[in-house]
Amino acid sequence: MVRVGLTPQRLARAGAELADEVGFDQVTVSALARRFGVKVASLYSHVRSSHDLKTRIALFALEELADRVADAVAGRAGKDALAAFAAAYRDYAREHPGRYDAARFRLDPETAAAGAGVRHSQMTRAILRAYDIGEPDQTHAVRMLGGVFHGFISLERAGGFAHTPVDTQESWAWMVDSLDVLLRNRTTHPPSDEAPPAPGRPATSG
Amino acid sequence: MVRVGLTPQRLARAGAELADEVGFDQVTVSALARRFGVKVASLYSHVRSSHDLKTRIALFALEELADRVADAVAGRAGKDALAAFAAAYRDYAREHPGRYDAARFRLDPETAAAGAGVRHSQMTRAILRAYDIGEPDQTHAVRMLGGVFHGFISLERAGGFAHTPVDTQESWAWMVDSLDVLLRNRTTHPPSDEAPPAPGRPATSG
DNA sequence: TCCGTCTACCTAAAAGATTTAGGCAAATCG
DNA sequence: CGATTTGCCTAAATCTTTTAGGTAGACGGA
Repeated sequence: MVRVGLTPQRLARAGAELADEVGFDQVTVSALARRFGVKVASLYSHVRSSHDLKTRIALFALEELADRVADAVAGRAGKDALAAFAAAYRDYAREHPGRYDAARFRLDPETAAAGAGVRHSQMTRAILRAYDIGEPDQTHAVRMLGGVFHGFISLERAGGFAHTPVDTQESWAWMVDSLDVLLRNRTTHPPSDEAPPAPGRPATSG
Repeated sequence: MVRVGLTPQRLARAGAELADEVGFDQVTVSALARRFGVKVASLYSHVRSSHDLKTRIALFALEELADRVADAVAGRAGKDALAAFAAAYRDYAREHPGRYDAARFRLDPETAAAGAGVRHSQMTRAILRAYDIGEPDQTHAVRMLGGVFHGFISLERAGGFAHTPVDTQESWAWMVDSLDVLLRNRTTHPPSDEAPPAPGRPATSG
């Protein structure tokens, strides 16, 4: 009876690796026990349930992703930061598809609030600092950026773009460009020498 | 032995209702059999597997959603159509959360291609017609719109916006406004009397 | 109306996942 | 070195998935 040294943290990390290999929805307590060479019941000393295990994997992935994004945007600002921010998300999804799915696991609100979700929105706000967007527009922009990157990646991975010959990377770059322009046009105090608001800017917000 | 009259179609529809009630990931062949008052094995005469059942529910939801969107945008153009298009997606997700999740079920490429996914991208292209955007920008825009609406809805439902007091509906309206401006600035042949391209438009695409 | 065929639903059963209860041995700490 | 804690165990109940094969009701043809 050799002790393997299971902990909730190790289970979450191993679960993340398993998710990358076989898909997040194929991650089960049984499969994880097999991977550690222990009996299924042993894992229930460390996680409360299958749902608890998935939650831990999700939190692990969110944390890891936040670290990556933080690294990517460090020392950058403006469009440069926006592009690095976007690339960090997309690269993570490509390198770790299972973990990315895990990061999208539906968490109950208080669990989500306690996790790295807050870091993600703070980093998004940091990106927006260069664009000088006041509230409540800043919050709107945070939500849009979160949505647009996640949504694009999600649809891309679901094969939703496969039927058209246009390169996905080009679409991504086009989108980042467009968002940069959009955000510059939402600036609360536009600089006089560059990027004044577009004439078409609606008057509904701000 | 009363015959209930099971068909793959009825199972898909009932599965969709079940998904709305208990969540798409709680939809199982067993649960659906209970709902019909028949034995589990009976359902396997109509669907090949649990995965097959979920695929059918997904296709059903995609079709229904496409119908709704088509209805919503009929007779509209420009920003009016864009807003109606966006609202149709969001309303569907609010009214039928389980079906909306089903519509995001990962389908293998050929199944997706045979389903209503094509209608969705065609309708998106129809929205863009008013903005007069040429290829490949049109494809980029289709992908961005698909991504942004899906992503926003997905994050909203995951509770990702709950920690900020700003009204989600306002953010949604702000986003639709912004996208309208963005698309007008991407016009290939700008009209002379309104909405010229923003000065900040990058030269990378087109 | 009776018969043959089809098929919708059945019973039975195997295999795997989830979860709980209780036990033994290894690690740890005085 | 002994007591306690803890990590992994066996055992067992419940549930889901899936297959194999059976029965009875529906339906068309004579």
